[in-house]
Amino acid sequence: MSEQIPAVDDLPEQLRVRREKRERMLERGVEPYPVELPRTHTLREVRESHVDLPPDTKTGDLVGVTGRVMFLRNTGKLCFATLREGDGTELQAMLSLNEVGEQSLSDWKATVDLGDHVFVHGEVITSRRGELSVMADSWQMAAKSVRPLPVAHKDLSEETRIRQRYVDLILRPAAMETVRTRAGVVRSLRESFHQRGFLEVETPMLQTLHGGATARPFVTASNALGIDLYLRIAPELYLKRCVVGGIEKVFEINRNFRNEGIDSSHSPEFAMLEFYQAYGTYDSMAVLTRELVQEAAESVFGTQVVTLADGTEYDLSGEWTTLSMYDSLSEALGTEITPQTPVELLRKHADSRELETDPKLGHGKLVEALWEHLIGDHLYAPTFVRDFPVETSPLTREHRSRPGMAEKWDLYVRGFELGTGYSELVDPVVERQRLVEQSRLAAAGDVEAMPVDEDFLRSLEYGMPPSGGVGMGIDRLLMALTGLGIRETILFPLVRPE
RNA sequence: GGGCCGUUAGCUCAAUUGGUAGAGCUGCGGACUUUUAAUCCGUAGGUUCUGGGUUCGAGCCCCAGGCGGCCCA
Repeated sequence: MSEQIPAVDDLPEQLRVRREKRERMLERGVEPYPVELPRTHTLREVRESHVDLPPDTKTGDLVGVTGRVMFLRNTGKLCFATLREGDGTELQAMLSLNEVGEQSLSDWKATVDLGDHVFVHGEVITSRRGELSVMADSWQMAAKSVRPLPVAHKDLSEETRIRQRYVDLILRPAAMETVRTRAGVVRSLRESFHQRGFLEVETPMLQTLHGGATARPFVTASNALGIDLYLRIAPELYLKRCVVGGIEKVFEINRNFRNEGIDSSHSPEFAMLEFYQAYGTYDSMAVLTRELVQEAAESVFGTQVVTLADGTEYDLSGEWTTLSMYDSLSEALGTEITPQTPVELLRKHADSRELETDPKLGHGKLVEALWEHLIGDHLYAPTFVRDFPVETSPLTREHRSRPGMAEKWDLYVRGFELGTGYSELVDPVVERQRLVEQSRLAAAGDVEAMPVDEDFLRSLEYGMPPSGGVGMGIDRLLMALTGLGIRETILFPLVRPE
């Protein structure tokens, strides 16, 4: 009947055998991939409606259930299979010679492999050992698997888990749990915003200028317009246009793209939350940020003391610590550091602490490097680090009382940067000066510096109310709440092609 | 970008000093009507990541490359 394609002969035995089983089903007129099955209950529904039955019970309840075969225990005249459905619920199916007859039982043994989706119709019973089961009166293939599942008793290699996440999800309940946790966190964020009267918007991912952050963009091109386009590195400049337009409480949860290194805490595409509030300041935004994180933890785990992947507990409750960057750096160095401290002196401090620095670094980047080395890397409890050098914060308002500092904070959680908040710079004249300075850096070869966005400046010229703004990485929020690496929190992280 | 480690059966991993490439699970054949990673008997399965080199002989040594991981910048 059906000709096998020649390549089948070259397949490893286990793949070949399963393909042949599929072929044999077709030859017998049995559909290996039926379009519809008479399912009456999910496995979960069967479990929930039959709790605490004693062993060897017959309920008289007839059900049709489906599931992926996770374990098979075939004896001569009685077969057991553990079925699992997507939410992780398992239910045992039993096939007895007495109930299904010789042909059906031998078909089962000859065609069903681990990993197949099957449909089983029969009575809900418990086995002699008390296992809740469906005693089949008939069964049917729901979808034949022609590729063997990796063994369930050994961990998959990390690479295979990431490259073939679908297999990871099938085999490892924790992988599925991470997906659920992430969905719960994002949902909680949206609910927190909606409760506070924020509007969710979607701003361009394809931009004619990249701005809103210092990062190297991905470049693409529009055939229709005949121009280069950038995948956005941040939504910031568009969200500020929203505030100018009168959307006074606005947020966006969407993807950013940065053409930079890939490691355990950086992914080239990552989900970002940004939110802006007219008449907010970096103080009020810090409170809101803390509440968002705490509400997410509460919503997903029912507690603000979360349990991380390594089993340790992490306390997100209550008020969080606040540090001043310059003050804490001064304390760590034992001498006062201010925005006026000369670059040469900062470099001396770096040298004396065995911190290698690029000789091209200016005051702002040196202060940040020193601070990260001496303090940031050791922060564990949730901490707002405030008042950054103004020169490295081109979109931030200068501090109202401490010249040379910006009203900006970084939120550190478990030693990494979770988010950043600002009292936004809304003076169009100062903003123009800052962007011109940035574009000068860009022209001088700084691939991370921003170009001048004239339309953005024009919007500011119409008048943007005093505002607070925050950016927070969703992937990093997941890392903070779960203790997982970034490649576990992203379902399909970018990997080099096989 | 640099250094180190890894890459072997469908999966997870062994392989002594350079001397016939193995195990468990999985698969296949058989037994078994209450199993729970079922058990028992039998059996199959390999481009040792790729290409070159040294050697009588290479999974192992050398060179180049791919992919992955860790550390450093």
